[in-house]
Amino acid sequence: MSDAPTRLTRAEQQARTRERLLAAAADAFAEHGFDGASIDDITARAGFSRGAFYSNFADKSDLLVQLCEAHIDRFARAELPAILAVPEQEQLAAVARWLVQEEPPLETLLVVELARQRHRPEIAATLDRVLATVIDGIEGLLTVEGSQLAGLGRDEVQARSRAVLAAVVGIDVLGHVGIPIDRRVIELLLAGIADPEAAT
Amino acid sequence: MSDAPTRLTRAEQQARTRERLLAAAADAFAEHGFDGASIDDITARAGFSRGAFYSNFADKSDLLVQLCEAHIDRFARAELPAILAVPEQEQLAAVARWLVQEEPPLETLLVVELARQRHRPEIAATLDRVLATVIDGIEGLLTVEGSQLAGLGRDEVQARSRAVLAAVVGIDVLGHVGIPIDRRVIELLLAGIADPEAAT
Amino acid sequence: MSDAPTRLTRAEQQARTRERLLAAAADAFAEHGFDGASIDDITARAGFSRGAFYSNFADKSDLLVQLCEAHIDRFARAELPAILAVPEQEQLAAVARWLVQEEPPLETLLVVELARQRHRPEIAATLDRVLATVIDGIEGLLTVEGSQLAGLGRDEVQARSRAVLAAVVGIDVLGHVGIPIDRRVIELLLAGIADPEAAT
Amino acid sequence: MSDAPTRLTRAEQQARTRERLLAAAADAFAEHGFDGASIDDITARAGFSRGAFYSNFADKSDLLVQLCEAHIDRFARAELPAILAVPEQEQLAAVARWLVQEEPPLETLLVVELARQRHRPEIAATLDRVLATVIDGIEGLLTVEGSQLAGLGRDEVQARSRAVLAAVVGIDVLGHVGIPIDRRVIELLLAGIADPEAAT
DNA sequence: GATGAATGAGCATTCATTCAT
DNA sequence: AATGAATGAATGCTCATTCAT
Repeated sequence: MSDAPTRLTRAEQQARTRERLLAAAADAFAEHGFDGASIDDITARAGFSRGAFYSNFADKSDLLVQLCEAHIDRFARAELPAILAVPEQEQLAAVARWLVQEEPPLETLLVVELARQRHRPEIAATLDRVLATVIDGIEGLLTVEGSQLAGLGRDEVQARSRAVLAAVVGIDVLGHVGIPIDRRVIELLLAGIADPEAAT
Repeated sequence: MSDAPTRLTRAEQQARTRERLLAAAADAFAEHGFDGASIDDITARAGFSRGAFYSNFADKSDLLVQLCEAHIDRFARAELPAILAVPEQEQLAAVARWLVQEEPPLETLLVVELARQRHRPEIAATLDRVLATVIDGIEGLLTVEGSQLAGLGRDEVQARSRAVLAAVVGIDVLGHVGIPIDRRVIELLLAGIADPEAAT
Repeated sequence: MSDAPTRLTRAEQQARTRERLLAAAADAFAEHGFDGASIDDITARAGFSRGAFYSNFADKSDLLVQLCEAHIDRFARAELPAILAVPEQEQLAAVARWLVQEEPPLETLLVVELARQRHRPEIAATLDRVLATVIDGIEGLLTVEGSQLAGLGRDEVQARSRAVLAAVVGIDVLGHVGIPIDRRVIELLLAGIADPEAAT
Repeated sequence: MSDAPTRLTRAEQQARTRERLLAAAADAFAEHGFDGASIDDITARAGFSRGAFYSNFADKSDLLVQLCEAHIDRFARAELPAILAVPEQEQLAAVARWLVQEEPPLETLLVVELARQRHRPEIAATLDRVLATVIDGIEGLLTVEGSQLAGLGRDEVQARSRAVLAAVVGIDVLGHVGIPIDRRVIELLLAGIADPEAAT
């Protein structure tokens, strides 16, 4: 009867279902861990039935993989370019802002889960890809043309990128544990990293 | 009744059982997480039966609590005093050494598990105690008489202790994820914290 | 609307879909049993989707019924008349040939499934009809005019028809279990049945 | 308080549990097939909980294996020797009696299930053992010293043992399907097998 | 008529916990 | 104190079935 276009095509519907399930899973995993979160919990949060889950994911571990892929994609496609677009001198300030934003930049607890499920081959591959992407991103960020760290040697860059990652992870975990991290803490953590001549 | 000298008294036997179970649990939790580790796994690692476990702990959650208490006690009673005994000027170097020692100073993954089980009241209390002990310890360490940071204000001390904790946690997690952290990374992270005049 | 001659009419198309699904189901049931075979397995073998199945059959149990009806119809309409058309003296030889033909004369495993689903009324009716058709067919075969068994009493005929059926079933099951049955075995089983004066 | 011996030791208790579960499983498998029978159904019939099952069997397929092993052991240890103990001339009469006894001599439906689960390696081994044991038993029975078939060649003995097995299986299946098999049917089936000079 | 996403009951299995020994 | 058989709730997953497209 109606010639108005259907609001959502079937494929769009399913994509929406998938997105909601991924979002619910991110919450549930952060709250209870991978083993602690049940599929029922996840689907209930998303407002779907158990079966909807298995229409969209092969199994629970596939969900974890896809969730991490989605996170890392967002990081590589959206967040990293946004920081890199900032004028060179303010790069570290941009990193600092990024570290304390509401939506956490890196779901550390998710990465911990990934690490725990590393014994499954399909997970190990994703973990490696996630870590490589993040570290590459940070290295690129530190050595962007015009940066005060642009002239550093390979080892120094690597050490600094790992230091940044350690800071990000530490801050994220403390946030989950209920210890608030303000701008000052971040300044202190980044001070040495930002200084091209940090003493040995 | 017995006239042969028992090698270990009953109490010593039980203490040994308890220690072995705690050690096995630390391994199992780090490997699989709290939910992922089964009591059978833990008791098998320790070489005991299910029953031995329930003779020593009320339930699984009690095990987690006792494990954290044991860790934090060791930290407060042994490790912290050892660092504090070092001459003031080398305090931060001692912290650095402490951060990279073989046996990790703080079982970060254990703390993550504690945080996840926070909804249980007995766990929440332990988590608070663990965090308070660690932060107090670090604050004491930073402001020990003669330290270059001794004159800082309350807020600065708090920010720096949280920065140290974030560094410790970040380093520990990266270690678990397979990213090696060497001395240089630690220097970079501590540089700002150690500088009494770190810029704002 | 269409001016191109459709290769197959709608009805023919559907009949073909139905045939393929029935054939796929026969394979799947023989391989995994009624409960063990999934509709997805059946439709995948037939090259269709779940929906095609439900367009042709009310439910899984309806499929089993229709499959057995199709088998028994083929038996009653094609195979039995073919044997009965053979000259009387060679009837039992024809039965013997029939028993070892490539396409099994009676899907014993299907009958076993029917028996297991007997508690459902529609299944019980089909089972009774299948068994009655087969036994009637065998009795007619044994007592066909001119047969050496034509003069036997009711009880003797019934006993012999059941003996034939037992032989057919036994042979079929052993074939499924991997024990090959050759002509000699069939001769031995039929020898007593074929002898009008088999001792008591 | 009591110095009377405990009725059942722990090991005896568990053996009883195991026996009851095996008996319940035999019923449930015969009624619903391997896939159709649920563990809950089996344990409920036996009067135990789900967990008791998993204390005694590794999983459902282990249950099937152990059930078949138990059946074949009973056949090889008790039933076959009993028939062989009978005077030679009455051997086939004893077989006939054995075939129609209340407790079926061979759980044919169980064997059908075994055959269906053959793709699992542990099952395939059991199936082979079951079939080999039964066929060996029947061959020994047919060629026992003094038997009228004692002088037959290898091929004839093999053909006759398979014929007996086919008869046993056919009779058993018909019994499950509701077709009663009386002594006369068995006589007819065995007549050719028992005749050393059955025509070719 | 055919498709396949979604539903939800059912099932095998795991595992924390209890308790008789 | 320690054992391990038994319990039963919880969980991941399968699969018959429905229904919007």
